[in-house]
Amino acid sequence: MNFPCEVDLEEQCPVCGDKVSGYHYGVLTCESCKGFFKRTVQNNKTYVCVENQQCKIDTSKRKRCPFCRFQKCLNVGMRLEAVRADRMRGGRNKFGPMYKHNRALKQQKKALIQARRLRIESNQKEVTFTSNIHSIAILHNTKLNPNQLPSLSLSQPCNSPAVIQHQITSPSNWAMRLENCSNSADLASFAEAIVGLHHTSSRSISTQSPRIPQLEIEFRHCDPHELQLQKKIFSCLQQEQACRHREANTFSSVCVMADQLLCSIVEWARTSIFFKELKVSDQMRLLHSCWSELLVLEIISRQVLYGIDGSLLLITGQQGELSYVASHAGSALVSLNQRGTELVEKLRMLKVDHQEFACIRFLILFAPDVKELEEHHFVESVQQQVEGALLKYTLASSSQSCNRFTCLQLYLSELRSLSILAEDYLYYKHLSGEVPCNNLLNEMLHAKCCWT
DNA sequence: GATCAAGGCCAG
DNA sequence: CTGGCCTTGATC
Repeated sequence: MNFPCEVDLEEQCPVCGDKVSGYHYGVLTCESCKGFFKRTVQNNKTYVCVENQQCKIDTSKRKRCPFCRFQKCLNVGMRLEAVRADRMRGGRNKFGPMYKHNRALKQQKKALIQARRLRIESNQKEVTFTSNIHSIAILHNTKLNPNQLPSLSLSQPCNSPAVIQHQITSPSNWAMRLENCSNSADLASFAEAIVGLHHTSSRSISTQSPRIPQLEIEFRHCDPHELQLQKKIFSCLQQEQACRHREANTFSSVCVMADQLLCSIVEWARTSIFFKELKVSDQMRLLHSCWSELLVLEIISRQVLYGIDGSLLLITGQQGELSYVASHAGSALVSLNQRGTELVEKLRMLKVDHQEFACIRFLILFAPDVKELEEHHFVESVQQQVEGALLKYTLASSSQSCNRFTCLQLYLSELRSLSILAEDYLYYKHLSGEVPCNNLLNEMLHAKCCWT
């Protein structure tokens, strides 16, 4: 499904498609859906769908099924907690900064699309963008180029991992560091800095130290980024469960978690060293190509570093029985589960550490074989540098070093094929309408049919 | 003072 | 019950 360039998607209410009147309860919606949502929450209304709870909601049909309309309101992200219990009028709520941030993103996106259009008009070569303008718009709902909008960098707290990462080293001395990495300590610090956003806590865990999973879990619990993500996921899960009064849907909960994980991955990427130097178009191409690999890596690395045999450690810190997953899943999921478990075991045997996972993350992100990269050479050189650093690191830190690097490469290709399986599975679910709308996961899957 | 996202009002 | 318009008030 492609959208013509002329259509301004942002002006359409995500619930019914009517004209947007502003941010209401966390989402840009029309006046009528705002009112509907408010009345429903304030008056504690419960609706019943006379159909199969999948009614289409648009301007002409939105009055027909309030159940599905409210359902859609929740699905697109309208917040129950934004409706005030005390009915106090005026003022701002806690979402104020988020609205501001989103508005900045929106403006940036518009500017980007406009710039793209101009370039397309002047250069007919860029056919990809004319046909995929929707995908670009989608990605920019959650991803941004910090270089283009100075105000955005201000919205990051000064103690945010991204800022800390920037303080560790600047791009100018980075290349030099890579060249001069001559001992394991240097390499460790290199990899540690690469770890950046995702694992600030890893700085406190030495690679040489004995593995004490429980303690490491505790470390992660103390990680502000991890805590923030967990809190956000819990709130999304609660919201998701609130709209499913009767039965808990495990798959939608998994989607919520995957989506939030994906958001954090995109956030990590866009503030990462090297990646932030890239043109936005290349950033998008790379992310569109590797999001599922990064997602699978994130899940796998969590199991390797903190998980327990036979159970699945979720981002929320909860453990799930793998045998339960196996017995309740379809054949596609069983195979994924099986292969994932095998890969986790192999990586555990190899005792892959944080630094190595961080390098692998970069190797996945900087894939020079992605089509139509404008800065192909830069991407290639980053990949080579990271590969070189990983090789040196494995040589310096391990006695069984000869095979270690080769093993890691081998497991990386296994991870790649696993991610293709996972992506196909999710894509199938997406086509059958089971992936909740209006989240990044859904949009990535949607973009799959536009970009590939 | 301007902005804008809350709640309120009321004709349809 | 709906939805367009109005009032309110914290924040910038």
